[in-house]
Amino acid sequence: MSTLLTDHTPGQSRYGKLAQALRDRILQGEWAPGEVIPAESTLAQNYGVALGTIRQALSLLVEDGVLQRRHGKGTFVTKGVDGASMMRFFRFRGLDDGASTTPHSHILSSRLRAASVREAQVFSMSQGAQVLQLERLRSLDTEPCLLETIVLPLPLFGALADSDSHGWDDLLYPMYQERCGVVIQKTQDTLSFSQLNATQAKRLKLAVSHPCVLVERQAFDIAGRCVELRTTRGDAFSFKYTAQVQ
Amino acid sequence: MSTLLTDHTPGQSRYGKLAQALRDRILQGEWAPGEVIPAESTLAQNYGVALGTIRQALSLLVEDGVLQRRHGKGTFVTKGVDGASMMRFFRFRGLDDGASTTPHSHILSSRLRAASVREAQVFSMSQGAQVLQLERLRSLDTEPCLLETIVLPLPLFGALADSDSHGWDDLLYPMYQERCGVVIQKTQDTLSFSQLNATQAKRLKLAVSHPCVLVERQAFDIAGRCVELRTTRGDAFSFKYTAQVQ
DNA sequence: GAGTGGTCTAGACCACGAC
DNA sequence: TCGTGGTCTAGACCACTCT
Repeated sequence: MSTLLTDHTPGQSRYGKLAQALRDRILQGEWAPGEVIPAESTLAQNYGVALGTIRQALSLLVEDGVLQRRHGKGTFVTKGVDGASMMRFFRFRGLDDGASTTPHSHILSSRLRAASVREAQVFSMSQGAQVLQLERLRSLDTEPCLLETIVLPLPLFGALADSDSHGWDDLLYPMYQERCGVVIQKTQDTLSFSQLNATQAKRLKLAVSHPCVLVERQAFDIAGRCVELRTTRGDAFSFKYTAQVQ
Repeated sequence: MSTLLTDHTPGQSRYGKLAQALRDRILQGEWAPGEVIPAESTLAQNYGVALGTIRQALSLLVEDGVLQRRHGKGTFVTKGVDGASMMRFFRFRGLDDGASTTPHSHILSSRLRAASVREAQVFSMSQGAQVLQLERLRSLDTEPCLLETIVLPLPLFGALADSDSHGWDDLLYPMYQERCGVVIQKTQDTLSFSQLNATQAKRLKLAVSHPCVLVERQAFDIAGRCVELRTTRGDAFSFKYTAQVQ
């Protein structure tokens, strides 16, 4: 069951190695997202370590967002982020802090094309491999607010390429999980400032050259691979973001 | 020495109460910023608890940024943030990621006035109490890049009101500590977009109505009190910020 | 070598959640 | 009532830092 307790730290603590072993088992799909893993006492017995040691290992994975503890119930594999977090960057009329409504999603276009050099790199694909590119408009109460370009690596998201986008959900990440088995675990957003070109302005019902925020996102699955590139544009004057330092 | 081990958890764990007790002793100034606190084993003996318990208490304060552990040396009271972090929002010519230069600081004006209602609230002052308001221009290589308005509650920062701003440092936070005994421990920044008015544009050598990023900062001391309000404006096209989700 | 924080053990009991 | 994670103990030994 174990093969873990090699003589002595080859460069890591025991709980560090345990964490890696458990992470591997999760990545392998031994427990699906949302499922419980065995109790701490069980794991401690199986691996032949003290309870405190297994708890430290689990704490690492909890910090990492892979696991969640629930007192009295058990330790669960994270279900992934829902993607609604894009809204935290924007505040729209009648949408005061706290009240977060999911905007309606409308797919404008969907097409296959060859990956660019950069895309092949971040997706770890061979040069010239195919990607699926989506254009998407998100609206609140019929008012367009966000314009997105989404790029997905192809073998993985093949189910979406063959599917009719009219039946798609307003949130993509839960759909990635259902249809493609891809769990989004982390995202990294880079914010900058730009101006809308003619096409973008028309879609968002704003003037050409209107100031916009540019959110460039990389989304990663539970194994840490980048599986989505997304560019979002929205009215700069609806933008608000809060950050803490230390 | 203790008086901590009351019969039973009145609403908190033992390590939670220990953390609060230690936090109070730090706030009281028993150990200055940058100083070591007693060893874990010593604290455990003094409070009459096990080593693991005191370690949990210390971990809370470490997470909170009040303490820092250094293996083999001891546990130290945090010295506070240096304030140079404002630059992480902006990228200027010749300033690639990583290379962080502190811009030169020039105080444009300094005056006393009555606190606004909001200022009195966030500073926990009585209505009509005095504040010190600074206008400040920050430049890289003689090129103006950031324009700041800084508001400080008055009894606390009296030493700055009486001082000649020509001798001030480029970084204010270390100066707050030296001259006023105020350690900045946390900051919270809110980002949004705006446009420069005539005065602001002139100072930054940009056109009127030029798009700008607005950074509204609240800075807190080690006791968690807000002790500075700062508004910073900079060229929107020089803005770049990265954020992680989960 | 002496002192510090970091890891690990093997137990005990408590608080929460579901049945 | 039972199983879960959360707290706490009293030890042991390891790894880092300074002198």
